[in-house]
Amino acid sequence: MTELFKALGDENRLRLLNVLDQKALCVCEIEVLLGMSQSNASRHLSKLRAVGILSSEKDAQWVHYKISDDFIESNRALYKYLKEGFQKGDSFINDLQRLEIYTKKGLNCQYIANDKDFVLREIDIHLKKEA
Amino acid sequence: MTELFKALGDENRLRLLNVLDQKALCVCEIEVLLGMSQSNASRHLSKLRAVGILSSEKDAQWVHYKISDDFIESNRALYKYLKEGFQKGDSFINDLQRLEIYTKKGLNCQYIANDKDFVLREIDIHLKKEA
DNA sequence: TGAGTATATTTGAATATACTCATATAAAGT
DNA sequence: ACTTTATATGAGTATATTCAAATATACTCA
Repeated sequence: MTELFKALGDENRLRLLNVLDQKALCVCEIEVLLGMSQSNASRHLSKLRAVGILSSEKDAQWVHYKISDDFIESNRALYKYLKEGFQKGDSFINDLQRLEIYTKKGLNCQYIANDKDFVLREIDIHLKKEA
Repeated sequence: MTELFKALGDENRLRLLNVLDQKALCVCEIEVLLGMSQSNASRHLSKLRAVGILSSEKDAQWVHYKISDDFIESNRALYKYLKEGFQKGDSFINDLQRLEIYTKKGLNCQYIANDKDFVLREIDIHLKKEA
């Protein structure tokens, strides 16, 4: 239990879980959505996987991370608590907004590979319109 | 949420919560029950209080700590998860056993003040009989 | 008030954590 | 085979956390 809580006691890792709770994502997508460096994102994902909160699947050169079914099943109350908490924090809501735009515009890993900055701009343009 | 998880990400603090979930205790009792140094117990209790998990009440020179009603109310799912977890870890079960002996033998702060080693011996004697 | 006691805080050393930069690995496309 | 790309990892640094020992504070009782 201690290790689980330790893994959850980090703002960035909670942000990761928040978006991964919506859908599985690969490292490059998280980089773009949460504005984290590649190595930082990778490390946090590793840590969450190491304690069993995430599982990952390799798809060609990409690695998709998602919340582990096993984790959800074995930690129902905690998972529920997390979901409740995600609805409250501003940064969580913000991140989900970015994810929603990313998804609705049909963006994906391929776009990020071709032109990461383009994807970032696409998201930001949409956000400014709403503001 | 991050701060809560950080506070929970420590074996000693979870042990504190486990016993405090049974009944409010003062620092000297925790010292004896969990075998922690006074300063260490005090610091962990402070931290848990700082994030709102514990509340404390001063009774003469003693300070009694307990799990905050407000915390339980505002974090039902998390609290449930904690209670479930406490039933699994060996060290948690052990600590509760010591608390039970302490309580059943009618020991209290006064006994600890008079002769801390006596209280420690009383608990250990009982544990050895059971083994 | 002064002595004694319960709890809190400070300090310093040891360890752990998060981050960045640079590089390694592994798979894909040419 | 060579290059590019996605992810992982090692090294180094800055910061945070833990603990024990010493000291400070707050209370009680004589």
